[in-house]
Amino acid sequence: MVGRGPGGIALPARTLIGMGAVKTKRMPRAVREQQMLDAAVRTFGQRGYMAASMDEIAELAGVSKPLVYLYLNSKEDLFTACIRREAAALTAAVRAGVRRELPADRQLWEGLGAFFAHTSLNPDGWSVLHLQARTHGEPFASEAAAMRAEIVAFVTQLILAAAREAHRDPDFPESDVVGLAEALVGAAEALADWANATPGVTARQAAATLMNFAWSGLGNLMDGQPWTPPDAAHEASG
Amino acid sequence: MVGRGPGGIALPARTLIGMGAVKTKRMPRAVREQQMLDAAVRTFGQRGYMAASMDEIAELAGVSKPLVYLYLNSKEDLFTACIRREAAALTAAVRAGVRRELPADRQLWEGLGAFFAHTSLNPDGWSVLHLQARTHGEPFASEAAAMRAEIVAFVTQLILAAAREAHRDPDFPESDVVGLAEALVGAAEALADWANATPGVTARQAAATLMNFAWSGLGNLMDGQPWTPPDAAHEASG
Amino acid sequence: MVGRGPGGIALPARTLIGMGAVKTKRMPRAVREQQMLDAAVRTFGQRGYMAASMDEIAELAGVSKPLVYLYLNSKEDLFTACIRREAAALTAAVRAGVRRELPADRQLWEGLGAFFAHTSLNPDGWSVLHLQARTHGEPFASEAAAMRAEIVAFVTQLILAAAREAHRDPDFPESDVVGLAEALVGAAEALADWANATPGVTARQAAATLMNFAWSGLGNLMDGQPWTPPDAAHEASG
Amino acid sequence: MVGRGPGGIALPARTLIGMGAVKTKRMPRAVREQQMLDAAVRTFGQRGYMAASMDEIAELAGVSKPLVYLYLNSKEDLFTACIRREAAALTAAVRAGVRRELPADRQLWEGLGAFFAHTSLNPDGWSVLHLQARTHGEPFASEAAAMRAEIVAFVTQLILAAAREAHRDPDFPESDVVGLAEALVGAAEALADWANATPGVTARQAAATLMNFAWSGLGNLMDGQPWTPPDAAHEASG
DNA sequence: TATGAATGAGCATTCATTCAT
DNA sequence: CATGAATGAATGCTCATTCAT
Repeated sequence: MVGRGPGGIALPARTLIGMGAVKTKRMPRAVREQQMLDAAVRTFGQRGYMAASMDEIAELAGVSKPLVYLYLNSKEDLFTACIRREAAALTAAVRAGVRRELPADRQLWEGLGAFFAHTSLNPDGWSVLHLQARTHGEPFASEAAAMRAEIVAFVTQLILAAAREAHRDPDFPESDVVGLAEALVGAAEALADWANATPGVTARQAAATLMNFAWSGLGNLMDGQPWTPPDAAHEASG
Repeated sequence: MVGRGPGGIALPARTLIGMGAVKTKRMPRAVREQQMLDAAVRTFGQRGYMAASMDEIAELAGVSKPLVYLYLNSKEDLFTACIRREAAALTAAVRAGVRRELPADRQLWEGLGAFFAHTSLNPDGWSVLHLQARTHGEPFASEAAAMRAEIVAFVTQLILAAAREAHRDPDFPESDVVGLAEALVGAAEALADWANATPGVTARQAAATLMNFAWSGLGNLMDGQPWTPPDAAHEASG
Repeated sequence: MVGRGPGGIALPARTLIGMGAVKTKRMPRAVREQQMLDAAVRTFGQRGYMAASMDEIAELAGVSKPLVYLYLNSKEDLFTACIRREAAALTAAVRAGVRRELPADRQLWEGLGAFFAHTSLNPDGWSVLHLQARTHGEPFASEAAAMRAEIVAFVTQLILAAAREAHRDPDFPESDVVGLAEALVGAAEALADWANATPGVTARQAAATLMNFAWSGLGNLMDGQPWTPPDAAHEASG
Repeated sequence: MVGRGPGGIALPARTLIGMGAVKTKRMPRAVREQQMLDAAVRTFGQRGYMAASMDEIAELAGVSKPLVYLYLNSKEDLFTACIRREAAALTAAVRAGVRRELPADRQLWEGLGAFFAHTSLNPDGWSVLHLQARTHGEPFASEAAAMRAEIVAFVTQLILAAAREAHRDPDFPESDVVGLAEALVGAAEALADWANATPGVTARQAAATLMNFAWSGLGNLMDGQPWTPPDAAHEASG
């Protein structure tokens, strides 16, 4: 047992999903580095940090191992670089998906949509961030925790904004709001895994499910008052 | 970087938290096996599956390495046994904490309390189930997924029961209910990590936060209608 | 270029002088350790510390590489163990050759004889001590320096004893005596290399040459008053 | 453990004592070669032949690695060139310090002074000649041996000259004289290391110690008849 | 003349696993 | 029941050396 897909799909021992870079010689350093990071994210994401070998990463990147070391320094540094790149990509995707001038619930809806879309299109990157980085100790865990903290902070602000928009000061302390944000983010992470592993569940559906859950609460759902996603057609025109 | 605590805390290279078994000779097989599993859970939980060495596990268990192989067969089998034992312990703890005759929301409240209490008292087991098993591919991921599926199913039933109690058929399909349960379980997992990592947050507080989030929803919270945990005094007497 | 004999004799790339241990299975640890040290001294002595590979040492010792690591820990530790063993062997040989009840010059004569005999019979050990340990930095150099300091101290005492025996306090400070001892030891080291590299020069001749040089001085030699080695026949009877 | 000073002083991993060449473009080949040899001697002397990397040498020389290969061909050739240059420098320094018209003991005195002065001013070169070249096999050992043989031959001639000056044919064969010369040179080498490692011992003191040892012999020293260094003032004027 | 880009080959080290007793 | 002795197979990393420009 060694190889594994993002959600735990067993792989034939030495085959990674996705095609390797075509062997092209003499590229400028910056280009080669990106190729290496691509290969590394795919390998770390599918095999796991420890099971991934520098040999395999180099081969997938279409370069020799010494070049990987020359540019990325060590397995640890390479993994850290992967985490940072994927974290930046994910937060950028979420940020790009959110229009800050909208009401809080709409911002959350858009952010969730962008989040589920991104994780579904980048399963290896998501595995690196959500599974590998958290599982293999320092300094990786902190790196991933930093990104997560950023997202939690964003969600915390959103909740507070929603309270303001409802013309109420929430009568619970801000530290409780952080707990709510943690719960929301955790639910989103779980739904991302669920949506990716369940055929027929789209990013949009996952986002809707979570908005219902978070905004209305199960109790209200029971009372027949689900939260309603805004109409996409209106959105595009407005 | 190698050693790691549950949440990624770096450890001095060869020291595990918790004391090793006292070296006693000639124990019945069942006892020896439990000692080995204790040692293995601690080691896998703190160092990670791959970084844990059979040498260290054997030493911590106070037996020789061949004996570990004699009883548990291989590293893979040993890890699988750990996952199964910890999964059984966790579900048993939750089950034991829930009185099935209560209304659904009360059952959820009790189950969450038991869950947070158990994870907080068994950080290594929780690390094995929540981090290690999911990160290191098949057959481990399926093993952990099975336990999780059980919990999700339980929560799903709880949600449906709540609907029945409210004398309503929810007007959304059951597959959506699974999504809600996934979200709730994911939120619980995240809050378990958060509570364990945040001094001053108790299992009870985490459970209350999540009940508010899940039952009332953020929208209702904003409207000043938080879900209220039942009074513990009444509970004991009633 | 890689292989080399004690004094720099080129070797066919993968052949060490001396036969390898016959492959015998299941030896007690202490025995295997000595075999490993034998192999290591031969390999380090002939190829040099850095050019020696753990693979070659293991093969020459007739064991697998992991066993070498299990017993000796690392290349550095293995080399240190070699230095210590050879240093102990050399000083023991010199001590065993000296009768402390004799006059100082006789003690020096005997010590030199033992020294030259030992280095000539243990060229690899001598190479380890005199060349390899001094050339490859800390902590090896200190290890070899400690042994050398012991010998220098012994010679220093001999010189002071000679002065006392001549009923004179030397009119130069003790620090000067250390310089003389350093010079004498350096001369002995050079003569050991010279005798080993020059066919027809025996340990006894080397010792005689050095006694003449050290005890009479070139000036006296010019005046026809060499120091005379004691008659070996007398020595044995007396 | 990798970096090391001449006598085995450990160095912080990538810092060589002495400043690197300023990066200037388009130098004539001869100049560039000398810069490279300077860098190489420093690196080989401080890190050792094997631990020295061509990368570090090139960087210290302020040129690219291919240029080093273009000019010096290979690591082996580069090291050989270093040995030759340093050997030539050392013998030249000794020759320049000796006035051949003086009596033999005065020539020896002057030669030793020049030798100790040179080694003390060129610790890296001395390390290359005395430690590195002898320790790393052929063809380096022969290269260093050739220089040493030259010096031994010079000292041999000096001893024979002293005999002639004393109007005596020494009644021992010339091969014995070579042994005496070997001893003297070995003593000088040891004293060079000792003087460089011992604060407060000057080249002049080392030379005096060795002249006493060699010319008078310990026996005569005991009898209170040391060899006396000529008065420095006279020397300068005469 | 000079260099950025690239690699084949090797090395120290570790680990899961198995005999022989 | 229990273990001391032993290893095949990898893996991270480095280095001397060479193209292509």
